Amino acid sequence: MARVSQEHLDARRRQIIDGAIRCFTRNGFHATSMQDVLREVGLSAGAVYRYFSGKEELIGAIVGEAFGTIRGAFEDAAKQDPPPLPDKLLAHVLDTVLNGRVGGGSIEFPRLVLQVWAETLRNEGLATPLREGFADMRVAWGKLVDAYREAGLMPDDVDADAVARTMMALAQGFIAQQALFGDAKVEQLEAGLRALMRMEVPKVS
Amino acid sequence: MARVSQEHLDARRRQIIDGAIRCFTRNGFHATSMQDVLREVGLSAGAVYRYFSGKEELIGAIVGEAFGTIRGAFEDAAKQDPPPLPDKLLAHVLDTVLNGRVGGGSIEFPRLVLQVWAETLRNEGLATPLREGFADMRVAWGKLVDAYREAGLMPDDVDADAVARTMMALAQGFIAQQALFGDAKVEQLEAGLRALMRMEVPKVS
DNA sequence: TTGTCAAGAATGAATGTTCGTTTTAACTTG
DNA sequence: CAAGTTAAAACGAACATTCATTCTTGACAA
Repeated sequence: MARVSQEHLDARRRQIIDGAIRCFTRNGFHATSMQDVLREVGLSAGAVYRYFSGKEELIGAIVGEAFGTIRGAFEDAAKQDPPPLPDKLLAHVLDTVLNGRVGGGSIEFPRLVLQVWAETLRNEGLATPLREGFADMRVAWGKLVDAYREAGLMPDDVDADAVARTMMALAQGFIAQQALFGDAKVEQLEAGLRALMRMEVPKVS
Repeated sequence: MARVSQEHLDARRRQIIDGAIRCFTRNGFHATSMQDVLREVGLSAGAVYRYFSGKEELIGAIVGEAFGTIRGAFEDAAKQDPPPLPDKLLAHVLDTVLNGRVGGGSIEFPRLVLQVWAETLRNEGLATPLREGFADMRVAWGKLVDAYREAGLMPDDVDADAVARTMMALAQGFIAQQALFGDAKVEQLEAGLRALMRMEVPKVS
């Protein structure tokens, strides 16, 4: 045997994924060639194909990691007790997402997310886990809304799922703005939502 | 002369764009080949290349139309007087976007928008007009927030731009959900935002 | 320790395919 | 019939992937 250590194999795999993430974030999945990836990671074709059976599998691994990062951030936020108000909750999620490991941690990750969303539209094998994850997160966040109701912060007749979806839309929209314009600050979203929450709503509109 | 009428030329161009939109919405810009587009529109290569100098220009035309649709919807909503409350305002924008002409009018358009966002990330020529349009819309919506303040619906010290960005993030997030999961209803976003606006916010959090 | 060696890991040129685009020749029509 | 329009074949370039080959590693015998 001349097997190399498992750490070495893991490190190589990570090296490939990290380089591929840089390429895909920069140029999208399908405008990036495998040769671009090979150049970026500094390995030969044969080496990369030892770790991934092809481009499709490489994309799948990266999309899966991105799902995990986002899902983790949402679930992490929902776990807090007592549940923070929506503005704080969203700020926490977005801070976690933007500082996560995948994609280099910063301004790069939202761009990867946009590419992942686009890819999900044309790959049913990716769409299914995304839908399931979204459904789970809606349930978790719906429970937060129930907690708001029980604390007397919201009327009893609100649609918890609608509120959960609305808060998640805010997070998704922020990620889109961050990816597209780069200058979105979490504090701005927090302040903006806080202002909406404090708005005086006339009885009849 | 065997020149064909201008209407014929316009119709051909539209036929090409409409078919290309179907392809790009289904599969993204770079996973769609020109031959896919030719098949979809039912024309030969020579015909299509008479109307568009290449794939890049075809993409540019479609992205430009999508920008126009979205921008129109936002500006249209901001023009209303007296300004509706944020929940109604967003419902109006999203109804307009989802029922607009581009992209077949319905569930297809949000998917095209996601592809457009992804493409914008790698094409500076598309990114610039997007940024300018976003900046303009922020100004217009910031004025709406000023109107809320003057009507006594919001405290004087709120950051109008932050609120404008937050509302736009909601719209963008809804479009993302609609594209990815298909089952998002405008009324749900309206109800969810309404619930957040009516939330009892403790003085100290 | 040191030297040996087979198996695993990595290479990169070559493969067949598909890409966007151009060219050529035929057809339409005012 | 001539200019405008279309169809279809053909182009080189670039694509994802393969594979014969070379290099590297680490267990083990000395």
